[in-house]
Amino acid sequence: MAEKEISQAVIGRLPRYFRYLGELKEQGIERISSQDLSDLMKVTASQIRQDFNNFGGFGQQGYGYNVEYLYDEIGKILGLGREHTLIIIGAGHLGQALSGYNNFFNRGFIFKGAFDLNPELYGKKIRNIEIRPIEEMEQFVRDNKIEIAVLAIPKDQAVKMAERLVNCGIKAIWNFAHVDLDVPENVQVENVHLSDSLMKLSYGIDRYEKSQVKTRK
Amino acid sequence: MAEKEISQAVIGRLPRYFRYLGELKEQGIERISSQDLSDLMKVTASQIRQDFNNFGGFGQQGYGYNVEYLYDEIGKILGLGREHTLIIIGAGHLGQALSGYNNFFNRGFIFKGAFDLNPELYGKKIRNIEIRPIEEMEQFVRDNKIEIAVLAIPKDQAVKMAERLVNCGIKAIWNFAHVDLDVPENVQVENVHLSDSLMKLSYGIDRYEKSQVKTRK
DNA sequence: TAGATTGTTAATCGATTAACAATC
DNA sequence: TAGATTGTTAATCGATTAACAATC
Repeated sequence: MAEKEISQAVIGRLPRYFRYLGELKEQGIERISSQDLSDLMKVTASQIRQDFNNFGGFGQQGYGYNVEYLYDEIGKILGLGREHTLIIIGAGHLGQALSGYNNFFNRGFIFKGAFDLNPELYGKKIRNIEIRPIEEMEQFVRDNKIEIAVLAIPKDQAVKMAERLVNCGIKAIWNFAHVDLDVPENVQVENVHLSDSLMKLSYGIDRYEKSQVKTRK
Repeated sequence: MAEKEISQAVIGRLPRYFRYLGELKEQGIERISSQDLSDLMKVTASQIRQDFNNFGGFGQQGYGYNVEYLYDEIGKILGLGREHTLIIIGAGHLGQALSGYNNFFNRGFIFKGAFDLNPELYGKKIRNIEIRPIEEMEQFVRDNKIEIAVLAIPKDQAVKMAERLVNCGIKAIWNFAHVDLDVPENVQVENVHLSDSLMKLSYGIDRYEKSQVKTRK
């Protein structure tokens, strides 16, 4: 059975659908048509229907989509149907900020451990989890069947750390270091390159200003 | 003169080019061909040449591209040719983590002020900048000609805060709150929806596992 | 049943890749 | 000059949008 590969474009839109559906659900709205969702989200109704139909028919002709059902289904597609264990590597401000993101940890991402290279932090706690020396990381990952490592350390250490994580069997790395990690295909990586995003912002500022200058002429 | 609009796809790739060129420059490499850069970055040489040629001819036939020149030019395109003033709204861990990102502040993003809603934080300092009450924000933005606001507050306050920022003349919002902001087109917004990124990661884990189960049969 | 709205096929649009003439 | 490599045009591929038959 040739499993149709879902494009990155589609997958990238799923979390946003999920967010809007969650809000509709909270507002007690039971059903929604692709047209109404289109108005709300500012994407075409056609795209919405195409996207959902990658995963099977979630709607009903003449009725639309049941909000709660669709929400749950997209959640399952996104892997939110079960718990994921997680450790944080790097207990600085960023690591601490991430560990505190209730959004995540209400959604089945279970914060199990924190590691740092700085001995001064050992024994301190973030979110009631003790910060451990990085030397204990491998054993911890294996003992606790950790799936995800949040990599919140400087880039010069990140490549080596990613290698260690891969070697002890991590399944996924959420990478905040500003390097591209080279990992085998059985390990998932999501990069959050914050400075890339800031550069796009400054590009936007400049481009807008230039367009204004031109218009004023 | 019909200014050709550069596609988001191209702009999205510029920061990555910029990063690789910066590294090449640090290594003292003077020139590089699109083919060599292609091997390094795992994108096609054709795409590299097309991307650069959106902005004019940066290369030379038979020679390739001068690393330092190309680096500088892409930097200018990204708006890094001048300084950008910036304030942080929300002095929690995330705000503090961002304020400490040397990467940014070496690149012309000048951290001018920090604001919070929690009175307990007033007067405390992050990165040698005093945390101020949010009521002073509008005046501060005007007085200091602030361009960018980093929005690191919970989503239920973010929409209202974005409105206030727009009203006092901010040029850009770097949004870490988990909502889509609706702002006029003269204000730039870059969203960093961290949980979207985490969901894509869990999607990847699940999809990989399912593919393995199938293969094993 | 009639109206609404999906699921899906076909048409369009845009982005990526390939090819090669221009030129350093 | 010959070789290398860009800049750019043309071909291909994939993603988005439009249209409409199926069906609730």
